[in-house]
Amino acid sequence: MLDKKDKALLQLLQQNAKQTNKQLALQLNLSVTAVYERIKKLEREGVITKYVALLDKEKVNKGFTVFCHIKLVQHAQDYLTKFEEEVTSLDEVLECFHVSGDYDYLLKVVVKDIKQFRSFMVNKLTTIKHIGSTQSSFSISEVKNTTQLSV
Amino acid sequence: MLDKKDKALLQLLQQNAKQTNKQLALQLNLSVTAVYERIKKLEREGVITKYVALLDKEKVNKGFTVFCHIKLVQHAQDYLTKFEEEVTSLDEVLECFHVSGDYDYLLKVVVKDIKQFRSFMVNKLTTIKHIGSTQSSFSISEVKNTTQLSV
DNA sequence: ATATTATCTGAAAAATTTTCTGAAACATAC
DNA sequence: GTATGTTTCAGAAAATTTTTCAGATAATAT
Repeated sequence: MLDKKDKALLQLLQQNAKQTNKQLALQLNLSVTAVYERIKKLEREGVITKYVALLDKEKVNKGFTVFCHIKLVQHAQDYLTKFEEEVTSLDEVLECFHVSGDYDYLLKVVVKDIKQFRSFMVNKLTTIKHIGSTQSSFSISEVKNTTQLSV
Repeated sequence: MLDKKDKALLQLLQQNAKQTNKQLALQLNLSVTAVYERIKKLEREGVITKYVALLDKEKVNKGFTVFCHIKLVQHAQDYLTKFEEEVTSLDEVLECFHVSGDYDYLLKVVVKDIKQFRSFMVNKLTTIKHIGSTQSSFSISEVKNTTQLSV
């Protein structure tokens, strides 16, 4: 399904999606058209889902990252869905995973500073129904943060 | 520093970096050249750090996400740096944050399945020196996962 | 008011993407 | 072994996009 060239191509596109097909062709020992067709195929099959620009957090005033562990009061189906809907609509929340363990959800929240985080907690997060308890840990430093899956 | 048009442009590029300047120009009520120059400026200033292709985790056999909370045995400077270096080199680790709270680090680990996770733990993670304890929670479902910062 | 700077538009040039044609490589069936 | 179909490839041509350029407009400061 994915051969060596596809995998190499995916690595390159995950690192820099702005490379021209010519540059890619050169690195992969293929013609421009071959690269073009492989990319189209990977897009068609849904292996590549989208192309995005990544921004510098600090430069757009989102330099403060917080991880929120959340427990719901109950685990009825509609409690979960309602919570998930509301949390998804918050654009300070970049990630939300339903997880195993002591807590039900793990959220990655990105704001400007601790002041904005407080405001986020008070005015947005804790106004969501059914939240039992939350435990937040602040990011002291970002050691690694990549979108690159090793294929 | 960033005006309304810049912010709108950044939103669009974070959603889809493959749009042509013509398409962007239309949405922003600008000329193609104006869009072109704004993008170049945002790149030059480092607001836009890179362009990447995002992949479907399942389709590349990375459908299993685990969050690992890690405590070090000590917090000497060189313990931290050594740990951070080693963790950064592991390509199953997409993210690593030094965090406040009970644990020192929070890792996002992505592998194929629980079997591969076990192998990652045994052969890679726990072979790193100075690790005190770890606590892992598995992702049951991915509720939200975006790279888009709201500017 | 004038110079300065930044940002804009529209046209032309350069480069890239996309389409098209046909060849090579490969597997399968007869 | 040969025919057949499929996939992948390369190279040329067409279509589109990016990039450069010249000059206009708007905003700011002296």
